[in-house]
Amino acid sequence: MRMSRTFIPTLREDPAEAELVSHKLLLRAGYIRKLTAGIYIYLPLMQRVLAKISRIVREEMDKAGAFEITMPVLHPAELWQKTGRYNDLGPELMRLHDRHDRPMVLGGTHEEVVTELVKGELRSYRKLPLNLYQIQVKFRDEIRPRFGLMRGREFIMKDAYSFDFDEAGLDLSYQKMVDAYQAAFARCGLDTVMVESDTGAMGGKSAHEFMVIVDTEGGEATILSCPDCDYAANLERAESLPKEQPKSSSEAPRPRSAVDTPNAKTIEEVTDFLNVKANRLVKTLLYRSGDQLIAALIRGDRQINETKLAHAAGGPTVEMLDGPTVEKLTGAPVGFAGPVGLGREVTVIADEEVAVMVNFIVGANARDKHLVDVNLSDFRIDKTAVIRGAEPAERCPRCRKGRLVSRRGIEVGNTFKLGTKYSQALGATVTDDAGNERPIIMGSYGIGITRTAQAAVERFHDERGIIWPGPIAPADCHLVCANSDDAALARAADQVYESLTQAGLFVLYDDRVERAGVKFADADLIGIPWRVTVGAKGLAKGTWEIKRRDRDAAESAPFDQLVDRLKQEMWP
RNA sequence: CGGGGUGUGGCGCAGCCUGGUUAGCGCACUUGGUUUGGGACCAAGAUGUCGGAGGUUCAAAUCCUCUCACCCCGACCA
Repeated sequence: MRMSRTFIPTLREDPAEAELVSHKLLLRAGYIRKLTAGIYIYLPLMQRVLAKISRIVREEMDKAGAFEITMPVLHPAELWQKTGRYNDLGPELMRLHDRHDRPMVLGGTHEEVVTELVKGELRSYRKLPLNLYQIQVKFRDEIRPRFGLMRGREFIMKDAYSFDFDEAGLDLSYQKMVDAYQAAFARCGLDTVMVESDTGAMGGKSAHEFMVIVDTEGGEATILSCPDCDYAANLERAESLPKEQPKSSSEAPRPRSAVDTPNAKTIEEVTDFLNVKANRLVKTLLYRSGDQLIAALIRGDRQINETKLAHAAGGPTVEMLDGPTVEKLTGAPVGFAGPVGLGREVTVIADEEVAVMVNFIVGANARDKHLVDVNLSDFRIDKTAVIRGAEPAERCPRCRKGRLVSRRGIEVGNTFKLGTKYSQALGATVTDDAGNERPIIMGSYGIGITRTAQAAVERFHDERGIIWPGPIAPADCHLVCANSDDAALARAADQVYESLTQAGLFVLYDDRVERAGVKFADADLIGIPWRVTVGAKGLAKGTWEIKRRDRDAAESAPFDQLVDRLKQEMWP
């Protein structure tokens, strides 16, 4: 690939539109260009990176016994109406109409289509298990696209769907995908952490995410993991053992009384005013889940986890009530809500920590008043659950020893045990050995191909540019002719290009008439793991220079040994 | 959708507050020359519906109204 001929528009300055390092670098190094918000063109270098990632993923999927197909991007809306997701997903699902005014959608994922396909063709349990996958463009009309390929509206994803007869089969299929994922990411040169995650809008009962750990702004999600065992979960899902039990649990209950707390609305204001610690308070947070009203009780020093609360409430999501609604419900401005005296129309869900507290402080449901020495007998709790968020340094819920540590990561893959949500809705059943119709048990498994590429850049770069892991780099070697205006040197470089190519390397050859400094700067920016420099001094001495992108030192190799040396370094 | 911000040559920006007649700078680009291992130098040159529409005014990149696009924060999410 001669740089003088191909299309690698590098930029000297950071584009104004980019915030993240990886986004800036992909633009600056000439990998991508934006067409419109959240939609990108992949330029020749990017195309090669994506092809390499896709190839690795494809090989691992094939090895795991999955079969590649290609499904349409445009789907009839009817299919999505049947599973209920046409309504559940909201405007993120891109809706449009064809010329006959028939409602259509752009596929953001393909559970509906693949289930519809299998429904017509799989009649017997004998045909199971089956796993079908594709590498395809997906479209999600994100509320707010950002970070380049990280949260684009159009992106490339590998999505696989497993079909099993029973739970045991699903477990097996799931494990195969997990193994394939770990192999695929490892082959891409990326360390990933597999974390437990929430199933969200996908439905289903169990899910994991594969995260690339980064220490930059690009870490979109926080994960908590245990250094002593293999427990890891994203923040939404993570659980923990509490750091300490509230001391109040050993006290004798006292009768409650009201105190004035003028303008003390926040936990901090109340603790300052009453001169107590936050863990003696109980926060009352008011939510709505569907048409159900919820009061969530949580210790003052804790954070609520809305995902857990939603699970406890039995709804898909919860939404905090706005100020006026809170006022109507409690008779007091926001900041003075409490559980005592709340009506039956409100479901009271208490965190398990609250359920052991004694003589605590709550809002009085009256302006500028709190109640002290409140006890569980003073009000009604409809349900007790873990609804607080786990925090770093708390103990691991699995091994009960390790202290959880917090890290940030980029999600590059996910796996869901879907169960029968889609097969039931679409009537995808097989006949069992007794002749009964049973819904197929499904799993779904995604890898963001474009996102993986950007995650690699976010993970591997320095101040000069990208440092690709070898297996997904757009080329094996970057050949720089230090002075392409020098005919003798240019001829020598052409020969090196020939012999490297002959040896089976894919070479990006900088044969442009540019100054050496420009070429080196572009080489660092583009980030190919190996650089070979053909220069005048070397020509005189009979050596060419070899340099790794991730190291400062360069070394020289005699002409006739160059190819072997490189091959040996690259594939030892 | 709420809050904030930006649209001026391919890219990055200044000019706008305080309207004024040829709209400027750096980079990139073209031509010629010198230079040639870490983003060269000299000379000459090309490139603008100042996001769009309407309005105010003798006069609008600049003021007003509407509109579109993009970016950042939030809700959402792979």
